[in-house]
Formats: sequence, structure tokens, C-alpha cells
Amino acid sequence: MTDDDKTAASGAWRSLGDFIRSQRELANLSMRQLAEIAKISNPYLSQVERGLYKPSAEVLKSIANALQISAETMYSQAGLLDSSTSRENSHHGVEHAIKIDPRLSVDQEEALMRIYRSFVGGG
Amino acid sequence: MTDDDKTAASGAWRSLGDFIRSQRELANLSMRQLAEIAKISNPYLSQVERGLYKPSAEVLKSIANALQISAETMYSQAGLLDSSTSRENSHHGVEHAIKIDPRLSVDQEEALMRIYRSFVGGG
DNA sequence: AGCATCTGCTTGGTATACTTAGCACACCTC
DNA sequence: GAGGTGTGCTAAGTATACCAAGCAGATGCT
Repeated sequence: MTDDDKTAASGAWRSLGDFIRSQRELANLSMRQLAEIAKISNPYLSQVERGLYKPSAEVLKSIANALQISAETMYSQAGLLDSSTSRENSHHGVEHAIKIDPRLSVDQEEALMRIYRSFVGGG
Repeated sequence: MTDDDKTAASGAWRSLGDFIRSQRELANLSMRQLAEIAKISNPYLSQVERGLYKPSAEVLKSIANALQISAETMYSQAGLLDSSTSRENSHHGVEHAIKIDPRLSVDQEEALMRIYRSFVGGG
């Protein structure tokens, strides 16, 4: 151990690294194995686990997938999801559902949104 | 100039850009305004909207926040959340959300439902 | 006309995410 | 002992996300 690891790791990302490492060890995978599955390099995985880098969302998803945990769990661990977003459907329900519906084109989304908002009074 | 934009934009990210742009215009924000709120540069926002770059999750979250939409919505649009998590929302999501929205009258419900179904092809 | 002030976009540079090659230590097998 | 294979980590480079400065067209005002 080089005496002061804390120098580079900034809080949230460090704990994300700890989380990944613990999940990896829980799955009995070596860094090289996990890196292979997640299609990233093992040195990079090393840095990520030690909190030296902030992995992109794509990498995060890939790691989550390799560890067989949900991407959502990963993101909330990374502090990228505002924890209680999808729970309260009562309020933003319709707008949210419209936005994430993959079958709607952008134009259709906008149209529906306008109509809905005109119905509920824009607020 | 505009004849071959397709050279750089690769599918998923391009549609994400379209999504952001439509949401921005829906909110009546200029690029500079949104960029200011989201704390990114306006040229970068321009590139993102045109699908030239794949924004990091942090930027994505920041933009979502600025547009007052949930980070989850953003990620699912970016294809970063395995649809398994948000799927139950998206499939019956719109219809269900419309039905349980207390602010909609019965007539309004039916109108929205008709429009939605015409968009998605009747199910 | 001319100047101001929007709009989105291009250019060129910096910061950082990510990779390829290789080090150092531990545990084997010969 | 020397070689082989496993572990995680370091160093140096490449790719790309991101930013600051500035351009070109549209609108408006005097």
C-alpha cells in the first residue's frame, strides 16, 4: 500500500469502486476475468475500483451486466440516479410514460405532450 | 453541408440527440440557455443534439435535470438502462398512466387514448 | 443604411476516459 | 534453484469528451 490512497479518490466514485470490487469478489472473478467479460482493459478496471477514474455510463452498464446486477443499481450507486425518480407515478405519470415510450416518434411525443398539458392546465 | 450528417451519427446516440432537442424546444429554451443551466458549453450541446458525441452519464443527468425530466427517462432514451427495468412502465405505461391520472376528465382520457393508439398502431 | 443581439454552428485546443505493454509479487511444478 | 501461471498495479500512449473563442445568418431597433 502506498501510504495515502485518498489523495486521488473523490468520495462518490471511490465508494462506487468499492462497490464494484466487492461485487466482483462476491462473484469470484479476477480483474482480468471481469474485464474480459465487460470488454474493458484490466488496468482500467483496476483504476476504476480504486476510484481514480469516473467510468462512463456505457462502461458502467457493461460492468453491471458482467456482474449480473441491474444497470439501475449501478447508476444509483454511482449517484447518477436521483434515487426516487420512478416511484411517484401519480404526478408525472403520463408525461414520463410518453417520454420513454419507444414506439412514439419525437413528433408524436411532442403532439401528445402538448395535448396532455393543455388538458391538465400546463402545470 | 447538411446533405450528409449521417457520416458521424450512429443510431442510438443520434436519436438521443433528437430527443434532447425536442425536449429543449418543448421547454422553449435556446441552446445557450439550456447549456447554461446544465453547466455545459453551448457548442458541446450542439454536437450532442446532432449525435456527434456520446455524452457522459453525468452530463446526461445534468441535462435531464435542466430539462426537468427524470434522469431515468434520459438514460432509457440513451439506451443505457436495460429496458428490463423500465419496460413495465413503457409498455402499458402511457395507457395506464392516462387512466389513473385524476386530472383528466373521461372525455379527455378517451381523446388522449385515441390519439396515442393511432400513433402506436392500435396495439 | 448600421449596430446590437439573438440564433445555431465550426474550429482548435485541453482534460480525461480508456488501452497496450510491462513490472512486481505470490503460488506452483519441475 | 529456474521456469510457468496467477494475482493486482504502473507507465505511457491514443481516443474522445468537453470547453473557449469566434463565425455566419436572422431579427430588431434607431
